[in-house]
Amino acid sequence: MSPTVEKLNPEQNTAVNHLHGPLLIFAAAGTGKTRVITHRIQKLIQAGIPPGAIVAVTFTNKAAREMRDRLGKLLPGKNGRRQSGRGMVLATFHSLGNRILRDHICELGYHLPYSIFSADDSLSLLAEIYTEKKMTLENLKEDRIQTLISFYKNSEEPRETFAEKQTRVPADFFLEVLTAYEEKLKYLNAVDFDDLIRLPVRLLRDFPGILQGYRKRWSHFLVDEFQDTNPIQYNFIKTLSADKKNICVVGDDDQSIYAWRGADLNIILGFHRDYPEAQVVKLERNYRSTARILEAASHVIANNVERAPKVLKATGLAGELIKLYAAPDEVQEAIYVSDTIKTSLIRRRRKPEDFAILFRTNFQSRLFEQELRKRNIPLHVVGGYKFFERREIRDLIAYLRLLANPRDELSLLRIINRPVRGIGEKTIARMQSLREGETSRSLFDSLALIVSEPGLLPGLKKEAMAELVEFLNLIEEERKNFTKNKVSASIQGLIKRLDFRRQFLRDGDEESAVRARELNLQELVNMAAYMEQDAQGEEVSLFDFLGRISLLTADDDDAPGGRVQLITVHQSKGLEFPVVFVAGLEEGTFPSRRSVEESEAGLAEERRLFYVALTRAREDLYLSYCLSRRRAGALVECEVGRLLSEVPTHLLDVIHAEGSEESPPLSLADRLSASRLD
DNA sequence: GTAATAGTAATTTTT
DNA sequence: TTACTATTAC
Repeated sequence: MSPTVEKLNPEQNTAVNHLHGPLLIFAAAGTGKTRVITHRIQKLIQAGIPPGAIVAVTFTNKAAREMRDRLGKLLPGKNGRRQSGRGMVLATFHSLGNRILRDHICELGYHLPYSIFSADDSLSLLAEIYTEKKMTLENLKEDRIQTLISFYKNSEEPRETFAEKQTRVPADFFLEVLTAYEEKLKYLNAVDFDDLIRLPVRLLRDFPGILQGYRKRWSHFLVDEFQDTNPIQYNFIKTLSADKKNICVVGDDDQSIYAWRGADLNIILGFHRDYPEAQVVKLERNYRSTARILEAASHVIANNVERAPKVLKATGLAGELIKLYAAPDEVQEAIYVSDTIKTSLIRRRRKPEDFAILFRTNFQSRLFEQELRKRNIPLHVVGGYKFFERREIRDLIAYLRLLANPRDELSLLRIINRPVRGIGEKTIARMQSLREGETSRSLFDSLALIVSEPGLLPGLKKEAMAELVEFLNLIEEERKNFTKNKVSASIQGLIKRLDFRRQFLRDGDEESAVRARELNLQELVNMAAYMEQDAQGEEVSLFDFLGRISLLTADDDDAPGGRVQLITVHQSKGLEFPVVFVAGLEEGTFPSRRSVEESEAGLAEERRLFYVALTRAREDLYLSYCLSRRRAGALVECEVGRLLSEVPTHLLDVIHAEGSEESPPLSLADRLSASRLD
């Protein structure tokens, strides 16, 4: 990240050499955080701490992978491989939780291949609950309830207290849905993302033996991006480390941008209350950005009240002025950005990977994508097309999940008629009727029962019956297949057997689309093969594979080089680029309308988000906003975003819109100074 | 049971 | 503008 730094600076040194006891590192943007973390781990290992006793937690798989790579370089193993770091736990909170559940979930009444439900799955579950309970709720859509439930699960509050405290829905309504939701999950032998942390915390709390086991195994803990920790995650790591208190947390309160996911700034700001003896180190020397960029960022973030005092010290050159462009509309904005990149590629010998276009919301990426394409500039939309959300992938995974966990009814229903095999709504309803009163019987068991006792459902037509028999055979044969053979080979076989191609053509896909979908399916086989390769001889079960991929995010594969990155500000955290464009800086977009209307805290978080965006840039920074924008079809006038107007004008170089002489220059300056006065 | 069509609602951020 | 849903016709 900072190749210019050869030696550790004094603060970095202090942090690296503090090996035992609580340690809080405030690491401002671009101050060599990862370097400090990896060096510290190296020191721990050199001091004789077994790698297997070290647990490092990050927020994303990407961050975990980067750390692994950096450690690999720092700790060259004996036989060429990352030998000396071997055995170290390097995980996200969720995968760490999953690891614990894998070993002990039975204590909580689940059984072993359990399913991990994605946000989407949870949503379907809630939709089911709504229909079953005939809940009509004018403005209480499922996704609002989902957010609320997730928030509850990430808090430490008892359900009743939480229900009373929140004001979105009537307390009893919330509790009814929550109860039904939890019962359903349990019944399906499934956990959701939040459970991956909640359930381990419960295990550690209620089963002292289990806690002892982990305390024996793990002695040193490290949490990266600590400012984004939520109460339950904090509890998780605090409990694990409570005996020895070798807990090192690294974060930057100014970069806390996940409050909506339960992250609580007070955790990092109040760390000293829980650990009065903690050593605090502040890393403030920035090795990334030019002095002008840092001045802009510091000036903006200074408007926030609730923050630990700190200064960003520049170590580099003053740099260029920050360019500001007021676009007539969002199309012009995309054109301006793309043209600028094109020119810079030619005249300044930049490479595509030197550029990143940052925006607040995902849907903004489209136009940039379009305009870059027109100019033949290679691009990568980070997390854009979501691999695991593609229909064919979800279908295939549903098969895998059902094979692993027969109680996973959601998956069963998804694929029982996919590819189309003549098992329609009526047949399914009949199957379900068999279960009335029988709470313990799963839908899959009902299916097996129907097949073994043909007289059970008199209404069932012969054809439907035959289809059910065939479907059951398919599942049972495949299940055997998966126990006998490698996961990758079994998936390959399953794909072949299901004849997805026919289904795609039936759906009306073009030949090219069919090919693409087939390639996607193949990609899943590859993932399994990689995982098997990685395990080096150790067996990879279907359950392991599913666990791994459910915790993977869209862009977890290596970000392809040689392309302009299109990325949301949230996803850009931790990254840096020579040239950064921050687009859509009008009121309502960035800052987002919702956050601003919500509360003062909402605006403060948007400001931190803007701070994150600004500090991604190394050399050149371009800001832009639109004077009008198409929203839901209609053209709407826009105001300058209040965050943009917090950037000191003396750092700005205002770019004039081509062709329109009258609007931008003067009026823009007016707007800027006017909006700063309010 | 499936496919086509008309009508509708909608844009925060993600492990 | 698009993407998804519900209804209808086959």
